[in-house]
Amino acid sequence: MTAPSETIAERLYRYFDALTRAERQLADLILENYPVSGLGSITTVAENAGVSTPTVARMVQKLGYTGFPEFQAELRRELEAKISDPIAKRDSWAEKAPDGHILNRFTDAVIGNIRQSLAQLETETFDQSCRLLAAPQRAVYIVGGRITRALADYFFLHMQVIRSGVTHIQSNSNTWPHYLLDVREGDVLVIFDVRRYENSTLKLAEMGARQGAKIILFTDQWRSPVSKYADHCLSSRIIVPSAWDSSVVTLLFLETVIAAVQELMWDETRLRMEALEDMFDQTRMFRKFT
Amino acid sequence: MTAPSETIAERLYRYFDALTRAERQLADLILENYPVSGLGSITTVAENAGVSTPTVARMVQKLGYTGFPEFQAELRRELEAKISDPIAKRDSWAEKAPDGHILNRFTDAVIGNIRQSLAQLETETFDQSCRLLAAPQRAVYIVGGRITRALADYFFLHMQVIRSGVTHIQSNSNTWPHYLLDVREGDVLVIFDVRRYENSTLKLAEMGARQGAKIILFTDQWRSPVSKYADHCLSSRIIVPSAWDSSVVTLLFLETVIAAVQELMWDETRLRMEALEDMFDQTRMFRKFT
DNA sequence: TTTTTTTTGAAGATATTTCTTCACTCCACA
DNA sequence: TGTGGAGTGAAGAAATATCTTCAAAAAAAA
Repeated sequence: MTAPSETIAERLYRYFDALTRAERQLADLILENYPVSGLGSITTVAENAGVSTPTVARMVQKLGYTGFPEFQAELRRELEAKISDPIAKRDSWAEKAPDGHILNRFTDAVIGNIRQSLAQLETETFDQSCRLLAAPQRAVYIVGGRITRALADYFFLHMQVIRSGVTHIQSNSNTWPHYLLDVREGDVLVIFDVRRYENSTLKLAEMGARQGAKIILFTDQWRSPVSKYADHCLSSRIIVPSAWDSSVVTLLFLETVIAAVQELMWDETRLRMEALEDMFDQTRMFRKFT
Repeated sequence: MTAPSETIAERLYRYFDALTRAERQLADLILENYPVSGLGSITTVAENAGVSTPTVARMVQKLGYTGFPEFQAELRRELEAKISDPIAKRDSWAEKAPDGHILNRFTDAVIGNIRQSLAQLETETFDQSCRLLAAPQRAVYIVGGRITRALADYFFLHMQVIRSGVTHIQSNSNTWPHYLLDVREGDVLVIFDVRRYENSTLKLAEMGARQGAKIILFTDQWRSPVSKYADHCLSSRIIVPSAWDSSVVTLLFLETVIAAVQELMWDETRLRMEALEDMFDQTRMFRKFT
């Protein structure tokens, strides 16, 4: 009848490639809050996923069930097993990996980093940084270091779409002075500097500060020396079980800033965003409405 | 309408004395494997409890619901709350920020993404990817897309230190064919492709596969079409309350891969890292302490 | 571009579930 | 041993859910 060893979630992933766009959208919903979101009536499930009931019926048949009721019965059986399992363990992230696996250890550390970094962050620091970045009359300069250049680049890519007047000062460039010529009082300098802190970055911060630039610094928990020039400093914990430091929390901050600035600038950004929407439309992954 | 603070279980206990014999029998069943046993059709529930359907209908009305469907909907809501991850449901991450602040909403979403992405990841996929990347005789080629180029760059920066034979194929380059000339059977092609998926990336994957390259794909939950050529596919959830998608989970995977490969290759890597430290010392590029 | 194939949801047909009615059973009490 | 009220479930009515069909829309191919 049904393979007892394979969960519906696994089956969904296995068949994912064979599913159509609407069906993937549905599969996504079911997996998102698994398995509860699959428990309503076929109508409810379809509505929540934004697809039609025939799509639901078709998909469960593709998955090998004779119909929606059978599919749902299987879902309930799974749920029952999951609920009644005394060792319902949430202590490991990758459930399929052994306990001491690097995936679990690493993720543990990252979650801890996120929690601690956020607990320390002052909301005002964050909000004010966003406001600075959302001021259209202020030019924005972004600069990273050896490793952080990837983060700087990521930030630049997004800000460039959101607003005008954004410049990425390439880290290896010896043309810094040229860029700095253009920096005016009140412009915003976004600096990335984590250990090991770079001398050239410090110099740049100093010069920028002297020109009257507002400095927003993304750094680690020990804070780069740049912080003495910085108006706002967002520091992230970066320790993980690795020979390298983690940039996950910094990226999280970065993305949150992007989301917030986007929202603040919505009026000015709308046209730019509509162009972006068009681009998303081209993915044809999602229907435009509902 | 329904008291949100009281669970159905509590309500059952509270009304228990007012219930008749058949109704108690039913209540017992529902409480026995709560709340899953209440999720079938009214007929199923009645049968399992050994009572008739009218008994079920009468009891839920005694409990204050307009009918069985409403009762069941409430049961599902409870279940949802119970199932969803307690860690993800932390009240607030940035404790100093108000509840609905973007910092908290964003972080909630990211934690959820991490949890779900890891739950779905097969350990074998991860381990085998790491082993491929840690094989010194295999050259490694890394390629990103419009947004993911920053991630590709980040990965490249680290892998370059860890081992030799690593190449970053710049995404905007029209020299792809040149790089592909060098790709030999068994080499590793690391591809980043999240929505919107890029045609050029797909082409590259196809060509690489034809040359016999092993393909490791970092993609999103919907999986880039590249996945049909990929030997290993690491997919991350990327949805956040933002006009943009999140790369946090992908970065987490990336860093974990880096940590694992580093460990696997430690013998070869140690010398490289020491040499690198020496070079940095000589250039005085970094501040020596703190 | 145009043509062909695939995918999709509206609408209706069918099946199932849910609810209501009502006759029967059970039990307390006279 | 009767009597009445509460409890119960069989059976059918009403409401929903599920499935199927088919034409339009979208994607892929030519």
